[in-house]
Amino acid sequence: MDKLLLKNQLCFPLYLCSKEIIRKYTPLLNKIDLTYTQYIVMMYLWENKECNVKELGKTLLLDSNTLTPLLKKLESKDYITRNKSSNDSRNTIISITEKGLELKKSALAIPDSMIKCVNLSDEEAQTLYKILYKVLYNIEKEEN
Amino acid sequence: MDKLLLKNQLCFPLYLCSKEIIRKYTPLLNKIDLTYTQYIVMMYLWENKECNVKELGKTLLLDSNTLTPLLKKLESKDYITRNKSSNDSRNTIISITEKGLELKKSALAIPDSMIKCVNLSDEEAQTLYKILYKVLYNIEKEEN
DNA sequence: TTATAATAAATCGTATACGATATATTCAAA
DNA sequence: TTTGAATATATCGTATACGATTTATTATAA
Repeated sequence: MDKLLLKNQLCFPLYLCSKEIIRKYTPLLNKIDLTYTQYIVMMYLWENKECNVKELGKTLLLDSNTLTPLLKKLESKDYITRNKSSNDSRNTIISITEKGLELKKSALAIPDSMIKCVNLSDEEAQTLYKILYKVLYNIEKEEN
Repeated sequence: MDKLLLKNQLCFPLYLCSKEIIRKYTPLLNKIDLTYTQYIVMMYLWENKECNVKELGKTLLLDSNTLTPLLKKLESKDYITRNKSSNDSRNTIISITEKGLELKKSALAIPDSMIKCVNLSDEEAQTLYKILYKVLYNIEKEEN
């Protein structure tokens, strides 16, 4: 068996799925002037209200090289503020604004839209969810 | 239940998994001077030897805006050639070179490395594979 | 046959994504 | 206390990724 055939790869459909689902999000997110990555940042902030770049990056598995420009963009849209911490001025405190909180109302219909689009049974969705987090756990726990 | 919590998203772990697995590929692919996307292009060509940009893009779900610069890079590494078709000069024919074919030998160990890293049982891997392709089918079949 | 539509790549602009490095600040040890 | 290590962001360079447009070529219909 040729292990280098595309059809024998597990990462390839993962890569395609991620890309294509995000593509499906795009028209929905365009309506509220967000990209997919901006959307997951906003989801984090709808839940946490305030954080620094490090904390955010730990959840999204992104570093400041990606987050800083993205956060500046969200700041320019008045969805967040960025301020140096007075306790430790190495930290940049990201806070959600009133406008950012309001935005959640416009996003409420998005999850159902996407669930419908992915069109898996509850059981399949559950199984997928579990396996994906297992993979993440397995990958991240590895020493380098 | 708040559907806009990150932990209630299915796309989020998909996005993370794709990203993190590709991150794990990076050191392995660095050794053979390929990026992940270049790697899947080479996999396609190890199997098909020759194609045009459209055919390649149909499999990888990428358009010429992404593929053209990437293929020029692979051409500069002498892994492929790019030539206008004599039948229909709208088509750019991508052909794998001898050096590109040789590269496969250096890539043979990569799949096992990655399987070990992902560390799923055969059954889980099978299940994941099936559900991912089901999602892809469901997403792509939708009218717009 | 000629104007128009369709097709295939390429180009352009914007937004991630990430390794590597730089900068600023705080911590910690001698 | 001062100097070097550690930490948190930011910056830089390169590589996707993709919507929109442009260019070149081929197909098609009047």
